[in-house]
Amino acid sequence: MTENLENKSEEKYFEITKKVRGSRARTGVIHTAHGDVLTPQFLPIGTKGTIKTVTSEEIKFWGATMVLANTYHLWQRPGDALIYKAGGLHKFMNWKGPIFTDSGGFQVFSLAKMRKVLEAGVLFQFDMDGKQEILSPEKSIDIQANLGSDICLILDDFPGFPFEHKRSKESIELTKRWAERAVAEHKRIIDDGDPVNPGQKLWGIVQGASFEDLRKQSAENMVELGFQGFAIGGVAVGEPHEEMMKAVSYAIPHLPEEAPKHLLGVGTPYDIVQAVGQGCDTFDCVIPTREARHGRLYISARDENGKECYETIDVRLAKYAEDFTPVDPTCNCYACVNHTRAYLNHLMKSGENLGERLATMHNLRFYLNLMDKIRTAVQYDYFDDMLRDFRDITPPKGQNTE
RNA sequence: GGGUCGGUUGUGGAGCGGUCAAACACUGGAGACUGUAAAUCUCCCGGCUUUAUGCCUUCACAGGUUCGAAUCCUGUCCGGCCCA
Repeated sequence: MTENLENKSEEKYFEITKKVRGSRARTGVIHTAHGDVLTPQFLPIGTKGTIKTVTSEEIKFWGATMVLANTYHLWQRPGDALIYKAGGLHKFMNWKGPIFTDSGGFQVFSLAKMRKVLEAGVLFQFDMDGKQEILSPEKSIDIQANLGSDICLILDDFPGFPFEHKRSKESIELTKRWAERAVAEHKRIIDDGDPVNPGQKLWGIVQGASFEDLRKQSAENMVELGFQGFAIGGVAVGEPHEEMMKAVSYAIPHLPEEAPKHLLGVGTPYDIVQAVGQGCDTFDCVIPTREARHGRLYISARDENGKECYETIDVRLAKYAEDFTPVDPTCNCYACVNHTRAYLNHLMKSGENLGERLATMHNLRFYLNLMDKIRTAVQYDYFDDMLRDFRDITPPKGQNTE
């Protein structure tokens, strides 16, 4: 590991390996202390230190290179001190590749009913025992340092949809003040502390909803603080696809081209391809894993012109009970190679865990395959076609796809 | 043969004189899900329709008592258990 770090000390943190003419899409490599990440890349979500239902070995085998874990949840249980004792999150969960940690900022949003945003940080009230705790920008960094992730995020604040300029402006200002504190704390730990992962990098987060002036201001705020990577947040909170793309397009031009950019919480396969076209490099989203557990599977498809697209099926539906074909005949995942839709339908209806496992492995395989296709398309100069044609062609509800 | 407890919507199982198409659970059907309070949540599940504070039909079957019965009484049929 040390050797690698020394060998790479000359390399840039992020290298762009190919750019698409006439678009911001590119391929690249992020060098982390736990290996390289080819971009564009999708990060499976392992909030509590596990990609639900599957093992680290399995997702590695299916092609994942970096996973996302969550500060808030691991702070609660089992506690960052325990994970520190275990030697860091990589060892604790036996994931040898890079780990990206969210700061807990999303919980500021999603747990709105049980928290209060203060200048000092976020006051959370836990329903378990009623105790209250403040997650401050510094505390979030401390926890992430104990986890030893390769990329950690500043604690941020953002409102939900519908977007309001006034509220969004307040959130980028608060996020900026929190960011300054986070940067100081991260520097203190890396310089003077005993971090689990000395190579950990702190990324900033751009907020500002879909307001052009706010995205620009927020991006500039973050750039001033000297981050090596940036996340775009505050999207995928219920807004239409177009609003999301506006938010992204307003932020990207004000961030350094040579910096890696992560789009937080996005998204559908369509969202991802479009966002790559806007210059986003990495993504994370619960869709493939959560929807798999709920029976929705992503499968490749062709549109009326034979262009590559995708659709979704809900294997729990009665119409799949006697469908003895693979989930996706073109997919090489374990589920598709070995099992049928009818079997998955049965497992799901029976509440058997294997159904969720097979579905999860399939959807992750679909997403990771998609990222591979995107990188290939960029490399071989046909990403424009993909950007134009790739979309969800799932038939309207109630119609039979057979 | 005697006694006893029961027979309610696919199943289990509430209700025990009116506010009952009938709780609740399961099963079944459909929908949702975007930095995971999510192996979760929502809706439908006797029939009909203009899907509704709507109409019809209903609580093993047949009678009866009551202004009014799934609820009380009598008989019949069918189950469980106990005694012969």
